[in-house]
Amino acid sequence: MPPNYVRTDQKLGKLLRKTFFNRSVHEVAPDLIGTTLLVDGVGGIIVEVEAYHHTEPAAHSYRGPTARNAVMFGPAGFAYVYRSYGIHWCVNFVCEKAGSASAVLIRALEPTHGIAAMRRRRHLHDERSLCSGPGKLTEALGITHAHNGLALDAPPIALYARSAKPEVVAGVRIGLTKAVDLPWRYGLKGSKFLSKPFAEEIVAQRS
DNA sequence: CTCTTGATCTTCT
DNA sequence: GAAGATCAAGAGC
Repeated sequence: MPPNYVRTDQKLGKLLRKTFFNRSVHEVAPDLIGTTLLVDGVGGIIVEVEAYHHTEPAAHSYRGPTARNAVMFGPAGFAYVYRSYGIHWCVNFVCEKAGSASAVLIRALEPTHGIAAMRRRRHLHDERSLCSGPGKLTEALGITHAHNGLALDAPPIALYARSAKPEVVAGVRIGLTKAVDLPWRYGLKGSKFLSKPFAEEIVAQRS
């Protein structure tokens, strides 16, 4: 049994299997809010995601397969990791049947496991900033190109079901210049660990 | 608090 | 040659 994989932490639910992802990306994306993602035992609760589908121009798969996006065109339940702006890594979970080329970008986590390791990797102390963005959370969890194509239900990756259905809010996706009006960003309502607040929650923001 | 900019890899024009 | 599913630091208010 690999170290850090099976844990006795009572907060963790059942491991999600690949079949969880074998349905519409628009069902999977909000259902990921509240699940727990760990890589080698380090990670936290997913609080923000975005859905991408090959039929809209903001998706990497829109113009067909390339060396970079090949994993997106494969079966559901695998990690698609790409280089962002030449510097960062971003991780997606591939959904739907092979060839659909749809995926969910993981944008923010609430840190719960291995916080000391995350602080070392991020050179930061503030918990709210450890995983509050797609490039931040990959650095905190140690995700790189080496994780591209890995299964989501086998070490070093583990994804745990949520215990209760959370309140999920939606909005437009962040940082795009194409398909900017599609409301395919989902977040945990009221979370302090988002990359940016949702419009519905502006009144809830504090100092 | 907001706005601007540099860093620097992959893909596309 | 330009743009991009980003981030952090610095300037200005």
